Amino acid sequence: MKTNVATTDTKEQILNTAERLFAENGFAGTSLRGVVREAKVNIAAIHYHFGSKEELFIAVVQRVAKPIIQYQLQQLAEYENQTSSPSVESILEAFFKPPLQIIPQMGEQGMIRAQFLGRCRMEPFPIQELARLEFNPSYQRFVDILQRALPNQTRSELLWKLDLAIAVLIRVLTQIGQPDALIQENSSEEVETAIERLVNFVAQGMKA
Amino acid sequence: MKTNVATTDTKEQILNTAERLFAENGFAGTSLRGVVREAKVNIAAIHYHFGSKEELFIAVVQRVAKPIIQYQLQQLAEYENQTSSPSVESILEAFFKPPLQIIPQMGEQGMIRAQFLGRCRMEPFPIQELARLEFNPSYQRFVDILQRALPNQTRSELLWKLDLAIAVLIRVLTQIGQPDALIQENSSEEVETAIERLVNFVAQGMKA
DNA sequence: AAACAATTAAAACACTTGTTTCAATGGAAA
DNA sequence: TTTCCATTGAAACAAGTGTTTTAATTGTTT
Repeated sequence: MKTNVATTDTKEQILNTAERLFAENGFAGTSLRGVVREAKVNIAAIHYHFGSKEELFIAVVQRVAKPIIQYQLQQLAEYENQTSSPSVESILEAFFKPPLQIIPQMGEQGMIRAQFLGRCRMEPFPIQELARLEFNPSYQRFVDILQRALPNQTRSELLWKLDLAIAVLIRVLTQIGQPDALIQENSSEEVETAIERLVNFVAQGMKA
Repeated sequence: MKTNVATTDTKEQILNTAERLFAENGFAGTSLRGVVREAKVNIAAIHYHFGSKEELFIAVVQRVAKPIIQYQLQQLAEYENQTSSPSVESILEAFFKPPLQIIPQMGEQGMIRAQFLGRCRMEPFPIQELARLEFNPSYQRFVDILQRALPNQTRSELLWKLDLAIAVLIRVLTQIGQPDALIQENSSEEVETAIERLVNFVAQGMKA
């Protein structure tokens, strides 16, 4: 067997470039030849390592989702051990923190990841569904916790409210750096204050 | 000159089909050959009447935006004549009503229009920019009115808050009919109550 | 009826798309 | 050193892309 140094190099080059181009141009607007050109790999490498364009997209989604969901579930685990229900604000903070804090931690690549996260939700079917499946388990857990914090609201009420909360989060992510955006600069400090403002903005409507 | 009955027939057939396919598959995911196939017109008709794929998209955007903006500005005109500033709730209602009320008024085509409105905002650059330019004038006016209603908030604060309010509106539009969505059925009654809930949800965060 | 101009139809153009094929390459195992 | 196999490179495939061209068609006007 060949040493897999080159292998992971090629795979990661493809994943990095694909994440960026998918983020910028969407699934349909991204061509595999564009990916291999900028990743400096052969076109056959994509099908060898991933199988197809769609499977490449799934691989990118999974790589992006993994650390976020892991972080989210870890936050939740702390709450679920407590007998008293946490506040709506702290639940939302646990939900927003992971995707937002990852951005400044990744430096330059962070902006691309933020764009990609937003792009996932905006893809036409059936592409969008691939991402939804990945994030759904974590999503369901948060609905349950919210139900405990807001027992006088119906579940369907909570469902569309959390869905709108995610829409807000996604918008904040995709607008990073744009003029008049909530997050102007990709720094830890600004993201911290943004989380605070975001939680405050959404929590009001959540409780109403 | 040929009688323009057939002409407007062809143009409208193209616009209707393009609106639907753009809504379903996005700009990059929609092919002109798919449009002419379903519209039952010749491929040359698109370039004859519109010039290019991008100009066809712009034509659809303008047709969609026109009645919404007209309705929005009409709502605003009533407020601007008053000396006292209207409440945040009524401003948001004036903003949300036009795009939402159009949906049930259009019947079956309404769902498609809702999808298209959302798709516009989600398109990769530079396509998304074409839609933004169309809606921007109305948007600016609403920021001004909001500034009068909330004088103790900075303008940049209002800018990202209204931007997030639009993100919420867009999500509601694209989710119509989906399970757990705010609007389940495309009826005037349900849209009315949805507007109420939506205004309530956003107004809280807006004032906070 | 003839000339005109707007519209449509069919074909071609040049290029890109995702995918497959198959031979060349090069490090690991025998 | 030779065998082996994962990986890569280059080429080809069949289908689809937006756009242009040219001729036919159509109703209106002279």
